[in-house]
Amino acid sequence: MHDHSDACPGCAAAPEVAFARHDHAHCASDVMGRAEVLAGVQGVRLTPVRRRALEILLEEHRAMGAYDVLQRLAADGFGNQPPVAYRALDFLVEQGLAHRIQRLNAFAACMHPGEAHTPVFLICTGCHAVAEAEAAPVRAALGVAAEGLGFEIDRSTVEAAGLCPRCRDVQGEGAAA
Amino acid sequence: MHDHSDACPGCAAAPEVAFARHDHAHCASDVMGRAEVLAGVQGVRLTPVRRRALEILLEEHRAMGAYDVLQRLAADGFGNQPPVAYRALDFLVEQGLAHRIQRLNAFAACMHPGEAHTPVFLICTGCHAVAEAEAAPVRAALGVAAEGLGFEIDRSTVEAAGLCPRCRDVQGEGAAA
DNA sequence: TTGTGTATGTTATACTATAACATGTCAAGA
DNA sequence: TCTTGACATGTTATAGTATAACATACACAA
Repeated sequence: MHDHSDACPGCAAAPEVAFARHDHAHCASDVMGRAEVLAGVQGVRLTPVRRRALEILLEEHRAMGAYDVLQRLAADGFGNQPPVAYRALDFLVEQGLAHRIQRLNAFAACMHPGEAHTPVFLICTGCHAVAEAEAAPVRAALGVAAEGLGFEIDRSTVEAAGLCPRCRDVQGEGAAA
Repeated sequence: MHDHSDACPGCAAAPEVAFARHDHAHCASDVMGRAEVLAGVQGVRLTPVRRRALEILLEEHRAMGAYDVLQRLAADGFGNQPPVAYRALDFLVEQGLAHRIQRLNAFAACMHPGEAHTPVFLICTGCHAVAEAEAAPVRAALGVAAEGLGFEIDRSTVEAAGLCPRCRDVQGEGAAA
C-alpha cells in the first residue's frame, strides 16, 4: 500500500498501482476535485445527484450496474426510479467523468478525468475491480486494421476480462494448496 | 461485386471484401459447410434449430438481436420463447460459429469458423453490417498494456463503431449535395 | 428396454434501459 | 417583481434483454 503526501500518486495518476492496495479514498477525493473543476470549465453543473453518483462509483472502485447505483442514491434521499440513476450516469459519461463497461452493462468512475481518452479496460473476474490501461498502442493497431478495410472508426470499445495481480496470486495459492 | 467460381474468395476468406458487395449467399453456404464439418469434429450436434439460427445470421450478414432471431425461428416452426433463441445462439458462440457483439447486445455469424480467433469487430452505424478484422496486432498491444499492470487477460472484446466504405461515401455525397 | 445424457419447449421472472410527462429550480431580461 | 426559458429532477409506464426452473422428447448405449 502506498501512502500520500501532497499530490496523489495513486490510481488516478499511476496506472501501475491501479490494482495495488492503496489509499483509494485519497484518489477518490483527488478525482472529485478535478471533476468539480472540469464541470466549471465545461459550463455544466455537477448537481447533488450527479456528484453523489460519482462519489458512489469512486467509493466502490469497481464497475456498478445502474440499479446498484440507484439503490445507493435512493438511500441518500434521491429518487428511486431508474431514470434518476441513468440520467446521472449518462451525464457523467458524457462529461468524461465515468465510463460505461459494455461487457458488464455497468459504469465505472473515470480515474483520469480531463485527459480526453477512450481507455482500455481491464476487468478482474475475481474481485470485479476495473482499471484503465494505456490505450494508445491498442488504438493505433485498431486503426491500422480498420484502414485496411476502408472503415472509418468513430468510437471503439476495448475491454479485457481476466485476473488482476492479487486475484491471480490468490488463485495460484488455491491451486497449489 | 466479385463473382465466384469454385472456392469462395468472399467475405469468409478475404477481409478486404467484407464490406464490398459480393455474392454473400455463396459465402454463407461456404461457412455452413465448414460449420457442419466442425460440429462433427468437435463431437457436438448441429441440430435443426441450431443450424437454422446460424443460417439466419448468415443470411442477414449483420448483427441480430436474440429476439429478432427468435422471431425468424418461430416463423420456421420452432419454439417462440426466448430460451429457444438464446440456447441456439449460445451454442453457436461456444462452438465459435457465431460471435456476440457486446455493444449491440446482438449476435453475428462467424465468417472464419475453425480459425480459433477472437476477432476485432467493425460495426457500421450506417448499414449495421459487421466485419471481422485482423486482430493479432491489436491483441498484442493489449497484452503489453495488461502486462504492465500485472493483469492476466482471459478474454477480450474489441469493437469499433463507425462507417464502412460505402456508407462513408454515401454520407460524403449527402454532405456535398 | 431401460437408463442416461442431451436437446427442446414452456412458464415465469429478473435485469437493463428509455419514453413521456409533471414538477421544480434558477438565472436573464422585460 | 414578474415572467420566461432552459435545464434538472421526479414519476409512471413500458420496452428490450436475459435466464431460472421445470416438463417433455429424443438418441444412444448398456
